[in-house]
Amino acid sequence: MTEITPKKPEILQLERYLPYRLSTLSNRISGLISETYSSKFALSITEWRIMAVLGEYPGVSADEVSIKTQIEKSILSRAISKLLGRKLLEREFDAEDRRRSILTLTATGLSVYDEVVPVSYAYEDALLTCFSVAEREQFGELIDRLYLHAGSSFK
Amino acid sequence: MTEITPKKPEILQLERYLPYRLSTLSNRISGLISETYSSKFALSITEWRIMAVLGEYPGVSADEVSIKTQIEKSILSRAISKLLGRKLLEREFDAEDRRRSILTLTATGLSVYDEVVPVSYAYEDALLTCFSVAEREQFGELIDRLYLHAGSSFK
DNA sequence: TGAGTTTAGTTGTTATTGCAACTATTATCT
DNA sequence: AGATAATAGTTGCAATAACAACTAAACTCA
Repeated sequence: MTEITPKKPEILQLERYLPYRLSTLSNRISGLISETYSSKFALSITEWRIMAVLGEYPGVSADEVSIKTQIEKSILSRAISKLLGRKLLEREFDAEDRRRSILTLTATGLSVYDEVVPVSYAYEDALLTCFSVAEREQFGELIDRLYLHAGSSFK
Repeated sequence: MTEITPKKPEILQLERYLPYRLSTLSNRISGLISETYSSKFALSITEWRIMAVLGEYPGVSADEVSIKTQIEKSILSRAISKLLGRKLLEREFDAEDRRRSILTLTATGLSVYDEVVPVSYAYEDALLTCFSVAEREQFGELIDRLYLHAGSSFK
């Protein structure tokens, strides 16, 4: 056996490949809920995420929303003006730093928010019925760890 | 205590919300590897997925690729013609059913494939170093179960 | 056989994305 | 203070995606 063994080219099994599985899972899950957001509340996922951040952190700037949601700033800018136009959001600019916007939900925005939140949680609960309590916790932990790992050691 | 207690509106914590966390995780993971595909091999994720399917199942039709990859058929059609143009793919049509395409990687396509596969696996391995062997298995299981659950009971 | 249906794939149109360039404002440094 | 850099947000544009309409081929079933 003195011959050189040529490296046998590998085959990739897409359906077993983790990044692919995560992507299709996420698409399926986002796709289902986004239909509800869109048909019941006329909101895109992006728009809802912005409102969600403002529900939790009223008064933050567009930039802070961008950091919290990972939404690219040009997309964010256009989404915000749409929401302003629909009077779901209000905007002032900081007197101390006039570049900085201060975003809040309007009364209308807040009432939409209060309707969407229970729907979102109900959806999450329905999803998680396929896990035990311990599995839910484990899954969440693994997601967080992988997220941090992918963020830190790779870029 | 005979008063009616009005339901206190809930707040949604986006950063703890499972669909959101899955989406940002998936975006981060796909984003990193897609840079490599694009800079090293001039392939988009979509294009690579098509090639991956053809590496595993040579001779399938566009429709079967669409089913396996979840890529919408118009996107697939345009991606395939691009790959045909680059001579990474070859196409015949089934003599029995002339609607049906028969797709295969060309020699060039196969050599690109053989280069990409190890890179993909290396990336997956690097991601998974943050898990123990048992955790990897568990994570995969949970993903699959959630994927099936989200598919079956919701649409 | 032949009208109606289904299937595979393509093309047109519109909306959304992502990047880069741009404006306005504030911060830094000599 | 004044030049330079950095930051927040907007806008332009090219690439991509999503959805529907369309063509061509094959099936169905009376």
